Amino acid sequence: MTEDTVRRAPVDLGIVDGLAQLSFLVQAELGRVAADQGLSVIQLRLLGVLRDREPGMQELARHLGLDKSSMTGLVDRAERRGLVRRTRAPHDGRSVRVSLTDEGHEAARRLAEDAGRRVGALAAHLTDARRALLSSLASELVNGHTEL
Amino acid sequence: MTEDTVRRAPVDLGIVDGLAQLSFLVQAELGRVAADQGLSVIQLRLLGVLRDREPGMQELARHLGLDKSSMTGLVDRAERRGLVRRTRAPHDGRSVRVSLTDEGHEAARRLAEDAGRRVGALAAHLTDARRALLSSLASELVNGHTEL
DNA sequence: CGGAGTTAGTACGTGACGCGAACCAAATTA
DNA sequence: TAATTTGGTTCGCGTCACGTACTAACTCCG
Repeated sequence: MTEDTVRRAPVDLGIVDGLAQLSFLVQAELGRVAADQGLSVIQLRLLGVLRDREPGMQELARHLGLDKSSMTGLVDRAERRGLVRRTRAPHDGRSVRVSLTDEGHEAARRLAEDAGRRVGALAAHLTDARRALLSSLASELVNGHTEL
Repeated sequence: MTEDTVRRAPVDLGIVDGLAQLSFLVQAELGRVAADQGLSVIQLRLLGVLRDREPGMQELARHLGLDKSSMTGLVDRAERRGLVRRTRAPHDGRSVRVSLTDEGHEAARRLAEDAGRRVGALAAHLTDARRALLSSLASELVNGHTEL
């Protein structure tokens, strides 16, 4: 057995595997956070998006990278759980605005809190400086690829 | 309109949102890589794991964070596509060893190549130094939480 | 005005995915 | 040998995502 005797030097996975593995790690943690409230990751994400927005189905689908027909189902299920509500848009009889119910806001708050705790824990053993660096690098990537 | 006039200062999302958003970004890219070969992210991950291992179902399930019953289905589908094979383990008549077929190896190679290209592109606009830093930070998190 | 096209959303069928519970057979322990 | 544990599968269910087809509302243009 080598586990005890070899103090393994931290292996650099490279940028691709590093990002991929990290994403699995984070997604797993988000999955646990969501599961604690009986939700899925995509529902968690939906609630997160809706915290500060009240988009139409189309816009929501674009934001989440889903087909519009997938959105119908996603919102259906969230609505069935009382987290989300459909309202008719004022000046367009076709479109719908999706917003959080009170219960939805409450769930979103809990999720954000738990995610803060649990995802934060992933980075807990980093020094403050390195954590800040990671945060800045992650933001740089996200900002560079989310909104262009 | 503010988009043209305001050269938005890069917003730091904080460690939690930064990691979460980044994970969504990477997962989306991996989803595209897999979809190009008619596969899902979890199948991609399965092939990735099997590149250098030949584990049993249980071990595989643990590694992927799935229930063993979910593994049966996952391997079933991969097997049906000719990517994977079940072999009986030599000294234990219950257990099974899962390994890549030739076709599976070929698929895994293509996936790795594409992932390299497309996930790499996410970090393409970083300076070499910052990319190396990100790689090292990601590896540090992964190494700290994958194998303890 | 009125039809042709476009846009927003839904309905439906299909397949992948993941879980828990029940189950089986081989292996281990008592 | 009997009881238990271990490795896997089966089954039923709900979620998720997609593509296709469809309806209703809006826009354009003649």
